[in-house]
Amino acid sequence: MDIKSEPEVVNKPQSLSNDKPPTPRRRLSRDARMQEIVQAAVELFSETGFDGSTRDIAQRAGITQPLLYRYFPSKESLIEAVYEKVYLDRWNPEWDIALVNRDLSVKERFQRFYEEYTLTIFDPVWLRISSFASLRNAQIHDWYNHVVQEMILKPLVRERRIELGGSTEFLVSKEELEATWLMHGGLLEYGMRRFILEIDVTNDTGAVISQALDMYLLLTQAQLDQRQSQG
Amino acid sequence: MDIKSEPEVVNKPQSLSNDKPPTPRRRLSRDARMQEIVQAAVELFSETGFDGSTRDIAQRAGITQPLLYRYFPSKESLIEAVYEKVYLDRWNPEWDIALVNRDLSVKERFQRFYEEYTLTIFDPVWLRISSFASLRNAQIHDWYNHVVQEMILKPLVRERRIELGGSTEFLVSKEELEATWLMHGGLLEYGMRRFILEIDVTNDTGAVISQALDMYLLLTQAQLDQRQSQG
DNA sequence: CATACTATTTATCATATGATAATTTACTGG
DNA sequence: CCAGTAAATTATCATATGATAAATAGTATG
Repeated sequence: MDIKSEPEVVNKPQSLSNDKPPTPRRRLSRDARMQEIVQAAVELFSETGFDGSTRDIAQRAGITQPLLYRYFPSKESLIEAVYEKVYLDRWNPEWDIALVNRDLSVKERFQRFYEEYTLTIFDPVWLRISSFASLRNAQIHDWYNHVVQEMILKPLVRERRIELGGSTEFLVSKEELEATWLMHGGLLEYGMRRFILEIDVTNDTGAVISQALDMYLLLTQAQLDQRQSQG
Repeated sequence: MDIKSEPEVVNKPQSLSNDKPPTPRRRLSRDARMQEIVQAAVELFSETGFDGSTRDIAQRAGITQPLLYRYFPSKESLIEAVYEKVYLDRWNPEWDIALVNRDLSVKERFQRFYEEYTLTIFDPVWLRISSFASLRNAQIHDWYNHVVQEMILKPLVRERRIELGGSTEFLVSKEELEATWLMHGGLLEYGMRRFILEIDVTNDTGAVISQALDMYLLLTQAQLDQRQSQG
């Protein structure tokens, strides 16, 4: 990289005017600089995975590479910051209430929810970073799956049970969850096909959500019918 | 790595007997050595992604790193070989016939198929390598998705149409495929949760497949009913 | 305006990594 | 059994990469 940086240094004195230097050393507050670095890291890592180099991150952030180490003691700690930036604050607290608002049918409630939720996660940066994180055995991804299960899928199971006139038992079994995971996972895969693999799929997200929900609702209805006919 | 290999060399003369030397320079045929290297690369890459080093691959293969370059001109060409090893030969030609054998119901046919098929792909090595490959924009993954669509999903759409007494039209629309992709993607995500994230999910693969298929079959039935009631 | 503080850069290290050239050693055919 | 061929190793390069120490330069305060 000496070969790469040297010509630039040689070039600098040759510049005719000094009123427009390439980067006049912007001096930012600790917090602002930190956020710029994390943002640059998010973008690089989402493209290359977490093997993206600190030098590339620094370049994107418009700073030199050693400065990065004044804000993060190691690359791994920067990765932690990236995890937080990407995973946190993706949940709208209003959803908690909306999902159990029985003025609407389960279909309508979860249709609206998933249409908003997919606006958040059907994003190349999120999809790629979370894929890389899961392949790295990042525990944050386990935590995230837990959140999905507790905040979305278990409520779905419970609300559907109530809608079908079944038990109001709070506990949700692993078996009951499986069907919701199939639906949720199918949607995630749709997002991957569309935004990562860039396959030519339907771009009517609402229609896909509707189908996914219908599949789940029909299955639970059919399972109930079967149980009742068998006594 | 000099530090790592040197003690071994020093150790060799000290060994009391020469009938079990650490690695007496096995001399293999071009083909056999090539396969050992690819196998080692598959294993390493499935753990670390394609950034795994050629030195680590060589170590796993029990050879020195430069030897690798007598078989593959570059790391990228080794990666290509890994793609082939992992993606190819996963398809049992008998499946082509089994999927359109109308002696069995669509449910039974595809239940049997997916139970065999998941034996092939629900494998940490395959799941991880294919995830890494898709994040690398490897065109082989696009090709693989195409194969899935042509060999599994389009037949499923056609066979289901026939079973429901609908048209025997050969062409399958993007919209019709969406539902099968939701089901297939849900199953893939189940495999990921179980074998990559190592989440405590049902290990009754057959039951999960059955649920996924039921969801699809119920949806297509419901969609047909809806069309007929609307005229 | 001088001074202190700290954000930022320059210079540098140790190691890792893909790749190549030269040397050595195992097997095989005559 | 010996020589030639090719498999395998040793030595080495150039560059990339995470990380640190010292020097430099904005900015705010007295």
